[in-house]
Amino acid sequence: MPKAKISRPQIIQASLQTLASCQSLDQFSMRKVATALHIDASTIYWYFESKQAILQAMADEIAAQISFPDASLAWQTQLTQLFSTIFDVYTTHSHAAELMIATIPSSEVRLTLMNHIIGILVSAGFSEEQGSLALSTIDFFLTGLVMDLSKERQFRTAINNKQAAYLHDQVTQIHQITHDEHLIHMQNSVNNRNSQSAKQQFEAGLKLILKGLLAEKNVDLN
Amino acid sequence: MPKAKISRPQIIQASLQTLASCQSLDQFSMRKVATALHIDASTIYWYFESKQAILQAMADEIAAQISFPDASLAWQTQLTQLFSTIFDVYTTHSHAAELMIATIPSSEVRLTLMNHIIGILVSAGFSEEQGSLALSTIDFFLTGLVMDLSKERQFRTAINNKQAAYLHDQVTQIHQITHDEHLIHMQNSVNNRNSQSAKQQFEAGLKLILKGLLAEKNVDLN
DNA sequence: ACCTGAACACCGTTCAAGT
DNA sequence: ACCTGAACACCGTTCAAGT
Repeated sequence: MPKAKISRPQIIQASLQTLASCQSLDQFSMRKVATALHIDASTIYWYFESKQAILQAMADEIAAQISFPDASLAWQTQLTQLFSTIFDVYTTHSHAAELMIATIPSSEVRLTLMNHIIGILVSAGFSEEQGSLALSTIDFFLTGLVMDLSKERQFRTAINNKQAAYLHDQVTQIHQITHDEHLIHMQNSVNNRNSQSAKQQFEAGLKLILKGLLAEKNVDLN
Repeated sequence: MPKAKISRPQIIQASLQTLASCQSLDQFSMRKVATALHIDASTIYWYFESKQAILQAMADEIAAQISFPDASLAWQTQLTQLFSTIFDVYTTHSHAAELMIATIPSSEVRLTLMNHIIGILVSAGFSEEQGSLALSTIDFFLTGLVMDLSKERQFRTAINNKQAAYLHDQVTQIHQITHDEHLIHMQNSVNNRNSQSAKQQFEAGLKLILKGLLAEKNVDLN
């Protein structure tokens, strides 16, 4: 074989597929991507300076799929719609949340997205401070929730895998302890978690934060 | 040398010290802990079944340092005090937030802590659902914020380390792009970030969520 | 009961050498 | 300009063997 005609976008694409077939972000490796592309691992280093650079590119690729809502809508509606899209994008690509956390929002796509979200709030009359605070609050809440989801998925497939078996044990321990120690609120929390879909949970949390914002706004008007 | 007289607590202690001297959680390794204890890496496996088990134990050790506030105080005061303590504990141990995220809250310490927080809210008249939602919202917000902090610390020490140098470049890129693309809200966000201490930022975010809770409560009373 | 050494199956990254 | 092979310095984990 003479040349493998590799390109940056091709590597990113293969990386996303490879990640999807991994059980967690730290199982993702350069060597696996290289194998998928039928090239040597060292070849990747001609296109990307490091593994971190690939992670950044993957995160950007995912972030690029997030579309902005109609700017003429009410700010609450805009935020609800936008974060609903982000939730869907994050849950479509497995480990997307881990990727976002492992990575710095230094690209135009991600910075523009963040800028847009703060912009919605500033246009609605909030201060820049309130806007960026609300953004990070919602974003971290969403990221944390989606990460927990993917951890749950991980131990549900705890059949042959040893690491997953350990996680599975930890979860049964949660039930054990909450029961033995009569941690009734935790028991309710687990039950509540199972009765509600993840998206419903996210929407409820988002609503809570939006209510807090609204309360701040009303105070300002006085 | 005959015996090295090792114990579980000793390993946990050495692990926390080793982690503190690492620039990130994934630089933390069994072999480094073993070297610190002057034992072979394989010895650790007599006391802990896996690296994950050590991470869990480390997280529990840190979580155990969190003390509960006086239960007779108002719920807002209790939450503010408690999360202030958590913030301090998280920032005292470097990479504590990463540890909490990489780990499952399956121990008695952590479950009791979570149960207590929901309990504060339920005692204040909130539903179990609202309580557990508020807990995860605040917790994820706090964790995300502290993690960003430690990433910043990481690239500030970007002298000889190559990985840190890359992160440093990413940050200058943030300034570059926000300037070139006229992302004014992001510019303000960065400035705001620098003018406020991390703890002030957290307190502002917590206040926002508490306001949202209060608004929900008032609606319920109608 | 406790600890080691060697080994296995992996990593990210570099770099001289090839085409 | 693009790609490889071998090497370096690491990983987590296992397990026969030692005391």
